[in-house]
Amino acid sequence: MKSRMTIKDFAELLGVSTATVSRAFSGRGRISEKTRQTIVAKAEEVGYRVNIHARTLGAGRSNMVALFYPAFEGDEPDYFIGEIMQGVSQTLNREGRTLQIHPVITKSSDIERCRDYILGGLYAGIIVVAGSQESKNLVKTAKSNEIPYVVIGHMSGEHLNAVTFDNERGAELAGRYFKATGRKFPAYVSGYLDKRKKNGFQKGLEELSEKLIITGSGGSFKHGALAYEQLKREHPEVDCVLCANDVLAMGLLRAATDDKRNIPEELAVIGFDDIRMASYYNPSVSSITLRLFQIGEASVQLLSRLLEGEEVSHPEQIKCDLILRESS
Amino acid sequence: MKSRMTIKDFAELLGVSTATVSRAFSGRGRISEKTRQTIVAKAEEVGYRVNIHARTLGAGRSNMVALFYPAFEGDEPDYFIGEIMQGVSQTLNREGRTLQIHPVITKSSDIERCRDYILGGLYAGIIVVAGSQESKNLVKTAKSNEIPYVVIGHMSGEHLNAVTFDNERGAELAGRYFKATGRKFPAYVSGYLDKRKKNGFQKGLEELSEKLIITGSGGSFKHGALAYEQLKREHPEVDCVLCANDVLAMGLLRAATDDKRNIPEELAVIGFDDIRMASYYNPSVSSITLRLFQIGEASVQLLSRLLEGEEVSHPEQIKCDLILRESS
DNA sequence: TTGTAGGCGTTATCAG
DNA sequence: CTGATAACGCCTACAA
Repeated sequence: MKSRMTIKDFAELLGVSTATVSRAFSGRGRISEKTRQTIVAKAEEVGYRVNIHARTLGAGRSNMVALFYPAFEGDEPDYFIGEIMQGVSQTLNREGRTLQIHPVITKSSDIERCRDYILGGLYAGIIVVAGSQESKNLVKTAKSNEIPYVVIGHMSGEHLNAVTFDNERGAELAGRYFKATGRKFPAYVSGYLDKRKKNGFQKGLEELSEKLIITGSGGSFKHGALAYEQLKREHPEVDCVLCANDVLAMGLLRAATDDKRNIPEELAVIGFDDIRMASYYNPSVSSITLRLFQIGEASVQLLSRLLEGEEVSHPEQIKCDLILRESS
Repeated sequence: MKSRMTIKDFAELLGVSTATVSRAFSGRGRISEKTRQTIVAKAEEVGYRVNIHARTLGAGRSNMVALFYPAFEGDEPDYFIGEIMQGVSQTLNREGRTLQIHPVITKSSDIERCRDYILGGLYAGIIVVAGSQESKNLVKTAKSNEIPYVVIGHMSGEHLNAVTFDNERGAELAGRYFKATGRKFPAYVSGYLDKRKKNGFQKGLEELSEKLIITGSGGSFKHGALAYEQLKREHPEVDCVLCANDVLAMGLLRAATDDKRNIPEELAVIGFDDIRMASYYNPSVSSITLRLFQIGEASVQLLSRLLEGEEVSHPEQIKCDLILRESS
């Protein structure tokens, strides 16, 4: 990188002090509108820019925010995170802050690096998506060092500064719907561990839950197709399925339609998360909407309040709803 | 944030100089393995971490990398970028380099801030996805300030440090395939402006291109469905379609299957990009694969070479291929 | 191998 | 409203 002009050079060039230049850009301290404009204009002309690292060091505060999320193995794109990220990113931009995304792979080397950054003062605050031991550790790190943080999802002990969604109730809606529409033999295809969904589903199914079949061993499209094959083989009577996520539901639907099953007459399927693709799929996938974009948005807003020193007394609950489409 | 221990406090605590502590963490300068281990262990114990901003300022070099990409209006998730980002992210992690992803939306309102960051010395280097005037401006900024950069895609004047894919040839493959399989009435559904695809398609179609219908006004699922309706109304003879991206193809396919059209007998459809969902869709979508993940990977590797001062003499070309699936 | 001390580019305090 | 100047926390010649 070409060595750039510093505040000192620039101030000399203008014949003012560095303090004045600083005021012109920081928006802090008193400065006459006229000199400010002169300075800004001249900066534009000669190409002076404030050095971010020096500014952060001098001011003692950063304006970057990081998003940490658990990444699973495999090359399947993470649609869930992708849509949350969109909400986070757009909201942050609106607020004039800068986002850094950190997928936290489940390797200890990665998490140490994340810690280095968090504790190294890189961020004003962090947003952590719950779901792994690593997420939990990151939050613990933030908390014990009094770094503002927001949790997305459920994490034990994090009841306040969190953006949550009621998975359990969402799944319950699915159960109730299956029961109300006269289904008799329900199944649940789990993704990665999440007891809440299963519990809610059982609650909604009421007495039907006695016959609930539980299967599943992963969260991908392929796992969905496998689940269909297994159900067909071992429990052909199953007539309705709740899947732990939408991609899983698509995989299952795909296998079922290939098998000439009538959807939803013979088999009703509901997914989870309501990613955008759920509405595009063929058949379109009924789903429990988590309003992922809104979750991202809310987490940034919550963090902003924290950053401004506000006390937050209760979590932000995003409402779950059952969106009915062709698959059920 | 709790005010944290500085190198000075920590050095005093250990009874060594700050220089020694610095050496223990930076990996630069000579230091006995024994004292290094002692220092690292003690740091772990008392919770000392290097301040990132101070380090960067002192060392005069950053180790962050930013990924800039053009964002279009609307809340449609960007699958194209999402998959590239995955490649970028995983490669950065794998390299064990302390690099970070920094997705920034490049709308003109945001572009000044991007500039502030780039010129503010925040990054060691940047990766810019081509596709908008803003991307071009960002690259110009980087270039004129000698900041290492890599371009993903085609950008006029950027022939060297770029990771490119041959859109034109990819589209040509689609054209050739349609011709070879006896199609007679081709159509092209464009997304956002990209002449290269259309040109390649025409080349592959040979004499069929005289009858080529061109339509399209956007890149979303909805636009794909609209395109189908329009084609049906105005050019019912069309029997094969190339879409500028996969989501567009899905929208078109969805409208066509709802309309009881036999796919691919009556209408063959090929998409572009080969996002993961293309293989999941029903029917699965034939597509020109750009190997998005690999593009992300390659861009990081190229940037790494640049950062190490290596001269790069030619762009990294990622091969396009036609992946045949059910839709054609 | 380790210590000393000046410098990195801003911000913020305190006078003027 | 503006100017001097001491932090900010770390890196790195240069010395020892």
